[in-house]
Amino acid sequence: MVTSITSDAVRERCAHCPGRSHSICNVIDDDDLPILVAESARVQVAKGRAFIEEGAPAHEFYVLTEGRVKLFNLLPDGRRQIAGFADCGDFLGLAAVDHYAFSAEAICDVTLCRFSHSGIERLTQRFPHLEHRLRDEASRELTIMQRRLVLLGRKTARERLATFLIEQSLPPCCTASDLLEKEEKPIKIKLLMSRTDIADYLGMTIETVSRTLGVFKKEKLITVQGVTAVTLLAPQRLRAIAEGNG
Amino acid sequence: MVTSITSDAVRERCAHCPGRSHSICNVIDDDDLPILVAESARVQVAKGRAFIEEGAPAHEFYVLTEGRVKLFNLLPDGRRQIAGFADCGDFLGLAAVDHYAFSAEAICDVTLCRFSHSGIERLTQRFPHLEHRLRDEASRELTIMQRRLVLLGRKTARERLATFLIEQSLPPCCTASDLLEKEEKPIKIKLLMSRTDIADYLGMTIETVSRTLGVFKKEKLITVQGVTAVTLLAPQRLRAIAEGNG
DNA sequence: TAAGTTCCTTGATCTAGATCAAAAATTATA
DNA sequence: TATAATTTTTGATCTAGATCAAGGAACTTA
Repeated sequence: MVTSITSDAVRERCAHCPGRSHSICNVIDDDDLPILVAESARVQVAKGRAFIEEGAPAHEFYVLTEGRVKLFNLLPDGRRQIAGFADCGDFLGLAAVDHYAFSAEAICDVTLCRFSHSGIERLTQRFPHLEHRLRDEASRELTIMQRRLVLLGRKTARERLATFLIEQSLPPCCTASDLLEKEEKPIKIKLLMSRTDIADYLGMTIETVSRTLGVFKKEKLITVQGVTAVTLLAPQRLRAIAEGNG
Repeated sequence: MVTSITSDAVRERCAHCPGRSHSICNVIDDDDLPILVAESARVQVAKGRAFIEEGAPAHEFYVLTEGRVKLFNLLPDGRRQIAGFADCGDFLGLAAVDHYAFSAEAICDVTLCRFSHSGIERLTQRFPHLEHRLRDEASRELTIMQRRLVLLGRKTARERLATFLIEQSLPPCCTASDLLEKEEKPIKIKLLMSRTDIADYLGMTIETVSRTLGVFKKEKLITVQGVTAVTLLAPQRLRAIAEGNG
């Protein structure tokens, strides 16, 4: 019985999907999930593998359901700019007209739901508010981009790294300084990417990243355990630096 | 007779609108324009006036119908990053979640069509493909943003300015290197913004902009008549520099 | 557990582009 | 048309961050 197979797929695919709640799928009722699943394919990508290639014809969208991905652009001589890191639930592929404007590579083993453009077309026909949700997603991304331009165009290394640390300390979806706590209680974060990735994200070199972290340590703004574990000792102070009041 | 008043408004507002053909309005049939007009208000903004304020609650969208606008962000100490220059037909306001992520200021006297979010809501309800058109607009903007990140994060002053000149030499809508002509015939362009604006757009200082133009002159890559008129003597060569093959 | 990789940090030096300063060109005003 | 204000160019100097070059840590793999 086809229906039961489909709902099995849904149970498997969506029921425990950690992205479900804040991905675009959150505008689809549970009852309608089979329709969504029918238009999507689960894809696994191994750590280090690219699955979107800048300049390639854009025929697909992706919802990241497990793992982490970096989005980037390359110059012919290898200079790299990382546009962002995608987390669980993030939607990939909007930055494309006919061709992808970026490449995407798995930072760790990754699971995705792949939707063809035509599939999404059918879905938006059926669920008009999905189209609105996609626009919303794009607006959210544009907002983030806007802040990144300021960071790359006008901020100092110190300000960039402070921005990055604060950004990493915020819960995934709340991109802005929504939850601005006044108190200076330490925040523990885990840096889930290499120094090279951080440097390419912030438009600087690994040496400057390392040195600036060193400065923050000396100023008792942070503490570093090993390489990836960082404790923000004075988040408000860091936030001030990030905004340019250093 | 109400209908006739409305169609008068349309005749006046849309019939000769230079933005009509490539703005979002191009998905609305001429016959339906009165509905569009009913949801919009014509706004005039004087040169130098800001009409969108970063951080202000976002309740409106704008279609630029006449003139030129700069979109920017400020840091508290006055450092400025210009995200882009909007031309006739451009749609403004997508980079906002609840609050605008940018400020917008008229470079010259400007005319806009203002739509409230709720008005657009009603229009997308009535014309579902308008919603798709808005997403498309957002995708286009995201594509541009992606390239800007590379420029600001990884390109040299020389590369930035070459990119800018090439960009300015392309017709308004064709953002990419769509029309890549192989021949090296000179292209005349007019820079419609001040050196300060160019600098803030490219993430550099006016002095570096000026000096780099000087270098290009010496290298016979360009010729400058007065301050605003520039002739690209070797567009292909400039394009190569822009891409990082300088 | 050791040896090889790879990644990160730290130090020394260099340089692209910023800053500071002033002259030249352009635009505005009277 | 002269003069003042503004904008742009050019020059001299400085510096934030890049580059070059070793050491150390931290993972791999055998």
